[in-house]
Amino acid sequence: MSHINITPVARPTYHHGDLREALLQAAKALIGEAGIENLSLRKLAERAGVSRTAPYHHFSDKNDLLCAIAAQGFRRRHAETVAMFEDKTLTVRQKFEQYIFGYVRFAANNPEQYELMFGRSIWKQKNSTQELREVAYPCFQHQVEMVSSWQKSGLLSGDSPLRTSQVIWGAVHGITKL
Amino acid sequence: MSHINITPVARPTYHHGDLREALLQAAKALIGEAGIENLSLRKLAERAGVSRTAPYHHFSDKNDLLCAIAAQGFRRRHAETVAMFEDKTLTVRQKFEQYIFGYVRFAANNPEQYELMFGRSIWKQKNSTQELREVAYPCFQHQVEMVSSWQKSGLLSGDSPLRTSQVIWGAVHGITKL
DNA sequence: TTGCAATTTTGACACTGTCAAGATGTGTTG
DNA sequence: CAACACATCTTGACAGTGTCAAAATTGCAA
Repeated sequence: MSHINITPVARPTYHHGDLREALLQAAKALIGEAGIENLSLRKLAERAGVSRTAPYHHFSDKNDLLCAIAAQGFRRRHAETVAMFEDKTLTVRQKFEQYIFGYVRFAANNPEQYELMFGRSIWKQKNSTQELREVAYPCFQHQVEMVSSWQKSGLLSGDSPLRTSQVIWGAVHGITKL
Repeated sequence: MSHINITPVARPTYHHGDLREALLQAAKALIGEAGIENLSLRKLAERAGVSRTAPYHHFSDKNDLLCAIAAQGFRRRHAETVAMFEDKTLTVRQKFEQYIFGYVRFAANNPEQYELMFGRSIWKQKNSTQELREVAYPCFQHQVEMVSSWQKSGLLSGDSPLRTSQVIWGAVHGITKL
C-alpha cells in the first residue's frame, strides 16, 4: 500500500476550520485510490494533516464516516434526479432514459461510493446511521413515484410501482456490476 | 463481539487430519454468526482448536480463504443447477421457475456466502484466486446456455442470450437484496 | 482578561494479518 | 526397526488498525 500518496496538507491554524468536510473529501479520494477496504482512519487523518483521533470528534465511528459518505452520494443523486425529473423541456421518454443513463453513469464514475451506498455492509443490521436512513428513504421513494408516473403515462407496464421499481433498479444494478 | 461462541474443538492428534475442510466449515459458521467483516483468522483458528498461523499452511491469505468459500458456493450452486436442468421429469417452464426459485432460496439461506460470491471485494482487481475463476466461469456459462435454450424453446424472448442472461441475473440479484 | 467549550493531540490497549524460525508428528527407505 | 525427509503445527515477533481516556491547545463570550 506504499503507492498511496498521503501528502498531509499543511494547516496554519490549530483549529482546522472545516475538518469534517475535509475528512469526507479526503476519504473519498483515498477510497477512489485504494478501495473501501483499504481505507483506514489513520491514513485518512494523516492525509488531512491531523492526528489519528481527530476524526472521532466529527464522526463517532468508522462506520459513521462511511455512512456519511454514502449519505452524500444519496443527496447528490437525489438532487440530480429531482432536477432532471422536473425539467419541463424533456419528454417523458427522455426523462426515463436520462434516469437510467444517469444511474449507470454515476455508478461507473464513482464505483466505490456506489458500492458503499448499495453494498451490504452499510445497511446490515444496526450499521446504518439515522442520517443515512433519513437521506436514502426520500431517494427511494422518489424513484417509486417516478416509476408510478411513467406507468400512468403508459410508458411502463405493470401495476405495482414498488415491484416494478425494484425490478428496474435490480436490473440496472445487476448490469452495472458487470 | 464477545457474543461469538468460540468453543475450540479438542483435537486428540497433533495433526488435524483435514484442517482445511474444518477451517472452511468453521469459517462459514462464523460468517453466518457475525458477518464477513467480523471474521478474523485468529478467531477462526481458535474455534478450529488450532494455533493462529496454522491456517496459513492451507490458505496463503485471508483473501485466499474467502475465495475458497466463494468457490465452494459456486461449485454447489453449479451442481444443483446442472442436475435440475437435466431432470427429464420437469417441463421447460418448471425448470425456469426452479432456477429462479433456487437462486433466490440460496441467496436467502446463505446471505453471507452469497455476498462473498457476488460482492465486489472478491472480484476486484487481482483479488480473485485462479481456483475461484475456474469454478465460477462454468457456472456463468451454464446459465447463459440455459437462457439460450429457453429462448430457442420460445419461453424467453430476446436474441442475445448473454444480454438476457445479464438482465435476468441482475433483476433477480437486485430483488434478492431487498 | 478570564473562563468555558470546542477542538486537537498524546498515550495506551486489544485486536488484526502475516512472516520467520523452531517444534512435532507421519510416512518412507535402508 | 532406525533414521531421515517432509508435511504439519506452534511460538515469537512486528507493523497496522479502531478506539478510548486524559491532557493540551485554541477560539469565543462574559
